[in-house]
Amino acid sequence: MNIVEQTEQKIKDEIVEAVVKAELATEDQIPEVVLETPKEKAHGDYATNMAMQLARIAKKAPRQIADDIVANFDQSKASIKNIEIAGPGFINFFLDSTYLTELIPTILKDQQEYGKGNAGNGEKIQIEFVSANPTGTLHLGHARGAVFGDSLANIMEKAGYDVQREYYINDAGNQMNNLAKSVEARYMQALGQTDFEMPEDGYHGKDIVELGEKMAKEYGDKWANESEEARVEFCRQYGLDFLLDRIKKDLEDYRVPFDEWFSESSLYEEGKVQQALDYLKEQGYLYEKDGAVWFRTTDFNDDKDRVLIKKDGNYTYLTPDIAYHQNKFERGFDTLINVWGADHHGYIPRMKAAIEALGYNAKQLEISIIQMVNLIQGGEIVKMSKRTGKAVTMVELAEEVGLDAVRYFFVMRSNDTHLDFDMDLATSESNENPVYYVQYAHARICSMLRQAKEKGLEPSEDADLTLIQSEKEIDLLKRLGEFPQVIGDSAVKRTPHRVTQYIYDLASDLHSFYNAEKVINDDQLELSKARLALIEAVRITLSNAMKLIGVHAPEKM
RNA sequence: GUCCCAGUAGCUCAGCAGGAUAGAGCAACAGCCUUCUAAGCUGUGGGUCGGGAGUUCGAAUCUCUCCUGGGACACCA
Repeated sequence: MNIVEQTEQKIKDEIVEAVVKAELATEDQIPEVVLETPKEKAHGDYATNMAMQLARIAKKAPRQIADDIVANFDQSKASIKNIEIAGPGFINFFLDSTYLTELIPTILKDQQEYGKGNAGNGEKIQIEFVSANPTGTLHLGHARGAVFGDSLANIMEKAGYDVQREYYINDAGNQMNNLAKSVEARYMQALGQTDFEMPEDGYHGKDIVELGEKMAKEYGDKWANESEEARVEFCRQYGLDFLLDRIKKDLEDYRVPFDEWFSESSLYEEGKVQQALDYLKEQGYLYEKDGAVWFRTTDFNDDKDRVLIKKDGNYTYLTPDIAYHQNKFERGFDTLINVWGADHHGYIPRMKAAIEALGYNAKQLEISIIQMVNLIQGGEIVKMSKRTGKAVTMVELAEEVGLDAVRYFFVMRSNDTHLDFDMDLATSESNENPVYYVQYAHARICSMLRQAKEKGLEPSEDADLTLIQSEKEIDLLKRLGEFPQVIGDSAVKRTPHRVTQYIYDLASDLHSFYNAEKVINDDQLELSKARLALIEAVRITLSNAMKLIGVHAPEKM
């Protein structure tokens, strides 16, 4: 806990103490203490609504209760300067802010570690995200999910969760047959058999055409002369290898690493799918109807039952997915987070039903839904890529606006609102662009530090930090102190955009401070040293926060 | 028809395990560079929190209902 968290804890403890001493309620009657930072500075540094919450229990008017609490409150415990009662019964605490300067040595010492917390308490979490079928190139929609999942993983790790990042490779099932046939067709076409037909549900994208041409160049007509079966089989592997490699590369370029690339076909090889089916059957959740095998998901709040084995004997896509999730739990995760596109939300009830049928709690599977992205250029929605006429790819987007902007914009907004991605804004080098705004704050600090160094000044915790006391400085310190709690909150609520918002706020405080106070001042050497330590603490915090969302913190702009 | 997400300032969005006068950016208007990067700062104006009802000391936040926009509703993945 940093000094801010400690102080808040002390105040909370004291409130409970005071309530008990005033005989307003017994300790186990007291609701959880809510200590908030009021929007209005006139309402103090902290406020609690305890008096209102106790009105019913103590059977007294809130303002009377507030009086009793304050009368029994030991002000000497925290750095409290003054306590006021206001409004319907709020108790407002005014603190002597000098204690906040203790944050500076803490941050300078912690460096990259600053912000770490234990909200997650070591809970084992798996985040599965992107997991696009290896039948093509990653597109715009995948990009938001990739950035969301990666940022969330970073934040949860920082908040004390034990996080594993996983990509599920759908390398079995019908879509792979389609891919194999599509590659085959494009290969044969590349060899001159222009009338070789694409499968009905084939992948008509330009990427598969290129893939066929590449194969023709590498192998000539070798596979044209093999049996169809052998040729299709080769095409399947060739296509999969190529497309998966490209997916991996695209994600790497987006600064999105994975711990595990989990293959669907490995579930079949290890008999996991059959085992899952056997298990469900033993539990009595399966039945036959119309020649198919059904799973009674309606026992678990789904609107209708689902087919697991089709009339033709093939599995539906739900079947290996059940085995997959069973396998995830067998690997020891407490909670699974799946990041899905909005078009899959209808799939949630049946997946949760499966989790329960497998003997786990539906709450152990969380689904984060990523809403649609609209690209906006020149005030209009960009429907298709100019280059290919197809959906805009992940790579194209990053080439167009820069990766920092892409990452920032994707975690700037809540994942469950539709996102209008304004490409003109993302590329504009002006104060309208929030990416530049926050990066500029970091570069500005670095610039000051460079100039100080030329004068022989380095940030150090040995500076006289009691000189830090102007309003803008205190605002900065308060903001720095919030950081671990922002991370904890963002992690617990699975809302990475809160961190982005924090970054913006901290940058804003820094710019405001910069314009109000001079850091390097030859006439006030001691103050300069103290402020250098302060801005170094800001730099460290900014840099740590930006790293969580995968945006670079430049030293110069 | 059923389900999910959204509806908050002119625009894009925060806030939604109930709290004080609903916030930020952009746009508009008025200022700030002999001073560490003006990619910055300061100030002003701007709101029936989609409509209605309910729960209570108190609702943008919880419940119900209706309206609007988007998406999903396969023995496809």
